Amino acid sequence: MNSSTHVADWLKAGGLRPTRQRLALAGLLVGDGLNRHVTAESLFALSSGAGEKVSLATVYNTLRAFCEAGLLNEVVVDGSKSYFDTRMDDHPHFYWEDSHTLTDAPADELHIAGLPKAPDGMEVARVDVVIRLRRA
Amino acid sequence: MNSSTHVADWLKAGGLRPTRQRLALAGLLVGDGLNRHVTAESLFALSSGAGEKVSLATVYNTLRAFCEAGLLNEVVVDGSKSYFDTRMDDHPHFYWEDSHTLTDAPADELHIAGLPKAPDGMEVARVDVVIRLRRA
DNA sequence: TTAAGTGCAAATTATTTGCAGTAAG
DNA sequence: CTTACTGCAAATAATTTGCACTTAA
Repeated sequence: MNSSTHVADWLKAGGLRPTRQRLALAGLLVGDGLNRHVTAESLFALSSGAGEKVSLATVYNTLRAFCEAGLLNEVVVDGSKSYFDTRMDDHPHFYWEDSHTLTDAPADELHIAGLPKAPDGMEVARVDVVIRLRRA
Repeated sequence: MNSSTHVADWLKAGGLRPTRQRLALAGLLVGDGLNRHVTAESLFALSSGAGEKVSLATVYNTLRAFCEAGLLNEVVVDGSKSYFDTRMDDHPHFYWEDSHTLTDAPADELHIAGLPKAPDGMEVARVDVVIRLRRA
C-alpha cells in the first residue's frame, strides 16, 4: 500500500469525498504515517509551499470536517488558535510556550493513578493533559 | 478582617491601584473567599447585574492585569473564550462540554504517578489537566 | 443529475488598542 | 502634579458563512 491509497482510505474512513484539495491536505497530514500537529495557518503555509492550490477558507473547513469525521483531534492549548493532531488516542502533549508549538509527550511516561470521578449524570469524554514547557 | 479589606489587600498583593472598577470586580471574584471561574463576558454580566458601572473593555483589561499580577490563572479549555480561575494552585478542572462551564475537580482525587520529563533545556511550567464531561 | 465541496469576500466573535479624559499616589 | 487607569470606538485576529460555481458519485 502506497501513500496515496493510504490517504484515500483515510478519507474514506471518515466518509468524506476525495476531492483534490482534501487529498492534498490529507497527504500533508498523514501521507507519511507520522503524527503531526497543525494549525489552519501552518497547514495552509505547508500546502502553499508544496504548490497546492487550496484556499485558506477550505483549509479551515477541511480541518473542521476531518475533526467531525473523527479523523483528527482538536487540542486546546492556546486561546488564540486551534491546533489539530493526527494522533487519535488519548495522550499527553508538550506545549512549548516560547515557540507556541505543540508536540506529543511520551504517553508511557504518564501514569494517572487516580482520576476524580465524574459528577452524577456525567461521564468523562476525555482527559486532556498539557505539559507547558518554558526555557529552563 | 471584612470582605472589603480582604479585596483591597488582594489588589495590593498584586501591586495594583485600588480603583473603583477594580474593587468592584475583585469583590465579585474573591469577596467571599470562594473559588470562581469567569470569562470576560460572564464577569461583565455579573458586574452589570450588581449595578456596577464598569465597561467591557475594562473587564478585559482588568482580568488581564490580575493575571499578569499573579492574582488569577488563565485556563484554556475552549478555543473561543478565555476562562479565569481565582484559585492559584495547580489543580485539575472539569469542563462541562454541554454548558461550556468550568469547575474545579477535587485535587486530592487526582494522582499523577509519572510525568514525562521535560526535554533538554526546558522545564515544566505547569501541567494542565482538564477532564471533559459529557452528559452520560 | 444532484448533493457535496470550493473559493472568494463579507460577516462574526473574542479581544486589544489608541487616545482623550479621570483619578490615585 | 504625574502616571496609571478607564471608556469609548475603531482596529485586529482567528474563524465562519453566504452564495455562485465546480465536481464527485
